Amino acid sequence: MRADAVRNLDAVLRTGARLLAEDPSTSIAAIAAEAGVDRRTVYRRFPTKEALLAAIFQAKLDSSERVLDTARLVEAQVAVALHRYVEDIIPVSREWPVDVRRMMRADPAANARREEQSARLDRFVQRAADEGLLRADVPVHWARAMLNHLVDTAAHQFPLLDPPQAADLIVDTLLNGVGRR
Amino acid sequence: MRADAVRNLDAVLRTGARLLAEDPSTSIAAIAAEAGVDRRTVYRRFPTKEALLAAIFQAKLDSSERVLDTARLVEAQVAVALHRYVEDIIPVSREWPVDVRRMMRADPAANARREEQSARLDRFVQRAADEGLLRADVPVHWARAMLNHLVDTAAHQFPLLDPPQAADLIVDTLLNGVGRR
DNA sequence: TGTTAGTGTCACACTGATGTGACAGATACT
DNA sequence: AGTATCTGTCACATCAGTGTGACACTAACA
Repeated sequence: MRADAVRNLDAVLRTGARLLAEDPSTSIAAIAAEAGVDRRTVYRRFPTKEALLAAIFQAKLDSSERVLDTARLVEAQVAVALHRYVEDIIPVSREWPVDVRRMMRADPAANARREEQSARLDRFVQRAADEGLLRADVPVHWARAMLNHLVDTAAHQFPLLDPPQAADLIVDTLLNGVGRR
Repeated sequence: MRADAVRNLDAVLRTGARLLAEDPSTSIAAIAAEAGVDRRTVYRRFPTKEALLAAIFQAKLDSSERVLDTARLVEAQVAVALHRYVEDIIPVSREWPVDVRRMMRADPAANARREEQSARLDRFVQRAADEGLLRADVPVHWARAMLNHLVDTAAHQFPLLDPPQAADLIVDTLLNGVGRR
């Protein structure tokens, strides 16, 4: 593949992720225009809109899978893995702001992959509970959901927070809350 | 207005909120069909799709405004007001699952109203911080975002949790986190 | 029971988005 | 510089959703 083609492809995917996150009904024409590319160029690479969406989802899934691997959720010490995961997943969430739950209906194949990644995190949080990092009187799924949302919040509502700061804040408030003790 | 008309109108608004929450690009025809009503009936009540969306947003805003009033965020004791607000806002979030941020682009008027309600909560959380309920080393906006997301999580990802239970869990984990101390 | 308000349905015009064909022109790589 | 690759553009067919008109029909309310 030629170098400019790679550039364009990349621009289309990222621009698509951004615009579709703002408005899921964004047209291909709008994405192409924003990416500085003709509409026809997008259609050459992706036969249908579904295919474009699928490619965007795959790109996000590729990034987050790398993060899950690097964090060593199974082998590493729980606190360390947690901090590392959070710190690394924030840039991914920022680069690919597209809503993951949306792919559920749009692309069953990608959704299966997403669920598998989600299950890895489930197991990690379960392990954190087993090893006594988490309170026993709170559902594990609740802690899991909280982790997800704290990451999303830091990534998108606090764009000025750099990943290490964000990770500190997230882990701290996840474990200790925001109340004065 | 005739009684059956009221029923139909109500069904359209609720069905619309539900379907649009799942898929923001749901057509009027789909909403009408799901509500057991002809497409033409919807158009008689709402001249345009925008108008239907606006009505749905207004319905949600009406409900949540009542909750904000009842919670007495300014006068009541902070802990009491917090618990009451959370307990009452959960059913509202469940009945009107439509995404509030989406109305930002769709309906500027409704958005202004939403921001005003949001500001009331901002002030309440600020007051909670001032009165020492919240840690001083965490941004107030962070606590605010956390509150929002915990409510959403309890409302939609834990549909079996009844409002009082949910309120206990939310307030507890908001203030104390999910970590063993 | 009669009147009125409200609904369902066939039909139609219009708009915007999707997807395709063909071809000339530009750009990257050797 | 030459070649294969990639892109922009005019044009077109298609489809789904929006919004409207007219008319017969049904259900609520007095």
